[in-house]
Amino acid sequence: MEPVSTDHVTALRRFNRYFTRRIGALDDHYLGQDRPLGEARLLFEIGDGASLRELRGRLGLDAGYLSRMAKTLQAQGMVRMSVHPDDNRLRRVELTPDGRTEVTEQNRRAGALAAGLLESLAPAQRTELTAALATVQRLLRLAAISVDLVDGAAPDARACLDAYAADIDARFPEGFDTSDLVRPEEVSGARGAFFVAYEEGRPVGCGALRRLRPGIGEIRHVWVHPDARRLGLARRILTALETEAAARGFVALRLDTHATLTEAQAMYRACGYREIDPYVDHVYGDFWFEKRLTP
Amino acid sequence: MEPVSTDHVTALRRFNRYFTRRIGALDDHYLGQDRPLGEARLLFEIGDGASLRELRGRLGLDAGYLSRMAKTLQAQGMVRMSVHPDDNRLRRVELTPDGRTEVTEQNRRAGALAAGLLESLAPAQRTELTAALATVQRLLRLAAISVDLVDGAAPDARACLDAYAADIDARFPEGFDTSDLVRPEEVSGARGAFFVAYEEGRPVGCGALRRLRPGIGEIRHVWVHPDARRLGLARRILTALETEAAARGFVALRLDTHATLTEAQAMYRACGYREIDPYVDHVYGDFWFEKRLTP
DNA sequence: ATATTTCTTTGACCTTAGTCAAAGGATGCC
DNA sequence: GGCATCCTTTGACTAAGGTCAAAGAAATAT
Repeated sequence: MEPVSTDHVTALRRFNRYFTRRIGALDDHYLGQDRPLGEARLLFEIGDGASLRELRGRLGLDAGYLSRMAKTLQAQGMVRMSVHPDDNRLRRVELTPDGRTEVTEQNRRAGALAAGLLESLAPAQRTELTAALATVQRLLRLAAISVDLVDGAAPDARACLDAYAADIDARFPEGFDTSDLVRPEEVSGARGAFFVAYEEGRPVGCGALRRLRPGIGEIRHVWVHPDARRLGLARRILTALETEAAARGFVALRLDTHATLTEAQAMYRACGYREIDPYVDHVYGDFWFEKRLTP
Repeated sequence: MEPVSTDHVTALRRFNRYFTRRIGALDDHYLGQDRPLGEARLLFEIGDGASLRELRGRLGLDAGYLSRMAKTLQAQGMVRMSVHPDDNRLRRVELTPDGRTEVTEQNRRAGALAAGLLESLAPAQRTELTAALATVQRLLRLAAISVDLVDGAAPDARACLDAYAADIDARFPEGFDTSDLVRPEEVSGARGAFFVAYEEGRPVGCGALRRLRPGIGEIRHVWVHPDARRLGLARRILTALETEAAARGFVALRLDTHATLTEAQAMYRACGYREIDPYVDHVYGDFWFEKRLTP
């Protein structure tokens, strides 16, 4: 990991300072008209109805505090509360028409504030701003994702593999048979490795490393959740796998990809993988790659 | 003014939402260790000493509230308070060595948080992020600046002209004589126009329009404060002047620039001005431009 | 010199935001 | 069926953040 230059740190801090001071008001504060911030946020978060439990998780509030706020909003006629149909312990909260009106109004104000801000920019500058915002957001998201080594049998690992299987089953014309997935023991402990990428606690990607033969590792099942694509996460997973492989003494890594996964092929090429002859008979392999590792 | 597309508004709001939730903590929250946010901010804002009055303005706090917070910090040995040398009504607040230590520590933590965030990005991505942050900040600053028509004799107008004169006096090899400045009455009311650009209430640029002869206006003294350069503000001032000129029925605008102001020449060319022969004898004029206005 | 304004301090008061623990009903697990 | 767990409600409490008005001292305007 390269040390972070102070210039970058300063730039980020300066931006943060400026942004929170100038724009931080945009969504939150005083858009909730005569309403305390907490209540305004709660109202907004309810959306098309939610259970108190969900809201507690999403907003990170104390149960008692939330219960009281919900009661206040109910007394004001903004929300309706009912017992959750599936579980009588849970309370379901929904917006009343009045509540919906207020949320809409809140949104309208936030939108008007944003529009007012953009108004004095020329059209080309607005486009430039939007593009730069997207870049910042993409990179901040990527920075917030951690790629962790987990046991191949861990629930998160299996959940990622299931999602991976479902994903490519839909993309491969011939479908995908889950028996082709790595077995947990192949990618655990001394035999292999499994990485899961987490964004705010949720698994959003994975990648597996297993031993193909002495000195040669194989990369399998590099997958990124649809919500986390186009961030550059696959590359990070790949880097984690390569670092792990090098640490384990592998001198080369191989992998195969399916003909339909053209982006994947491009990424592997860009990351230094070169096409080779098939190294094993594999149902879904159309392209075969290898990269020599420099320790 | 073109209407603002909802895409741009949505992008800005989404970014704002994400940013405040993920990064908003960076400078403020829980960096003030065991200290309430308000106190931490106050401590930070004191810097190399300030009067309570300044702090009140900068932080937007109630006088009573601020007074009490300052007293608390004083009791904790973080600040020292004294009567302001120039005005016995004012209180001057300074950091004690302990206070300075805490601010430094606060800074260190914020820096560490920012560095931790950047750490998982590849060096090229850090550079990309920094560039995108600069773009966002530049455009947001530009968007926050208003360009207002003011009287040519207004104090802000004169202040800008003084700054302009001092600025180019330092840049022109032959210096600059203030008698060359427009007189207030030339750029006021029906005879001409004067625009001042304001950023957060402070004048940061100006531009003047006067009548050269029937149907022909002259642009003079387009100036941008050093702190507000490279934002694209000069163009905005120019646009404001052109719009005003068109509204006043001018069919063409002329101006001259000094040989040393190469950026200005480039800007005028890019904005549709074409070089012409000198239209009047003018000491500091090396290049002469004209633009036909389309009403 | 007098009146007005400015700046700070103090007392009284309020809302918001949040914590903690006890209790009661509902569910899941064995 | 019994026990542990989960979810919500309620009461009691606290700190933070802030408002308002009165009052006194100092400066400025007239």
